[in-house]
Amino acid sequence: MARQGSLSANPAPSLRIGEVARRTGLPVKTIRYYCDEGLLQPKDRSAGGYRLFDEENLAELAIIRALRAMDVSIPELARILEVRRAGVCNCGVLKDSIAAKMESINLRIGELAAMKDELARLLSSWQDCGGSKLQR
Amino acid sequence: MARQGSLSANPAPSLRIGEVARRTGLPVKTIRYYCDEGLLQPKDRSAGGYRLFDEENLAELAIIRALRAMDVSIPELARILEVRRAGVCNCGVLKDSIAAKMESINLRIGELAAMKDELARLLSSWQDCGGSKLQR
DNA sequence: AAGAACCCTCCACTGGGTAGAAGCTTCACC
DNA sequence: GGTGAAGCTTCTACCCAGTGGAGGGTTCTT
Repeated sequence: MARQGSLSANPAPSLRIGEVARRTGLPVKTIRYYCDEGLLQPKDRSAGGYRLFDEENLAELAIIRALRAMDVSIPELARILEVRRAGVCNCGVLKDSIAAKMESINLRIGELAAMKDELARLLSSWQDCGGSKLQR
Repeated sequence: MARQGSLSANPAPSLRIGEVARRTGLPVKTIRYYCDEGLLQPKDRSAGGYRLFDEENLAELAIIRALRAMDVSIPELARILEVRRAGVCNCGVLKDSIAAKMESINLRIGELAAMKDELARLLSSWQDCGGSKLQR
């Protein structure tokens, strides 16, 4: 009964996990994992136990995807989303976490650049190796 | 008998794992782990079963440390060190792996820079948030 | 011979998923 | 109304590169 939205005037269409996966591009397993970790709370369950998602869940997944791509950890995300879910403005929390993330990105970029230089140095110092025995 | 080198003229002083840890700055557990994974082969064992390392092992650890810092994976390192141990010049292998690594570092730096820009944009667009309810 | 420092193996845990198994639900079509 | 396929459920186990601890043996110094 009441299958997939269009029968009722309810604006929440109750997407199932596969559809959410299709729309977000995330693997089904990953979405389930986010649910298990408390990042995502499906709005409902079907009589058979299927997770039912709504547009708000999609919005949350968009946030999760964006911040995960920036290496925000799952616990940190849980914190952020919880505050968000409580309806409180969490600009402060987000700003702190984003500022910290930018700092760590800067550090990481510096490290990577140093590595690259070192590798380039290494490569150029090897131009003369002929392919015989290695002198240890 | 023949404790810790100086009694014999042998140039290999048979370091124990703690001393190797001290010299390389790596945790004992990590060195043991590298042995388990086949990256490092202690030259000997004491009668009591202690791993005994030599200078060559230290050289290998230096390589491991340097390449691990550049995110070369353990299996890849195992491959590299195996070839090296066989006495064959593995400049080709190393060069390929280093070139690939530089490529991926470049990619990663680009990604990180893009993230940073996006985060900066995000931060600057939030200067006006007052701290009340979040409009979702 | 005692005691401190050192080392051994084995097992379990981390984070962020991913893979597969066994079984239940939903859907479209006939 | 029946059937097959797809989709879903939970559960367990695995990946990497280590790290932590338990429980017990070894080496060195005094």
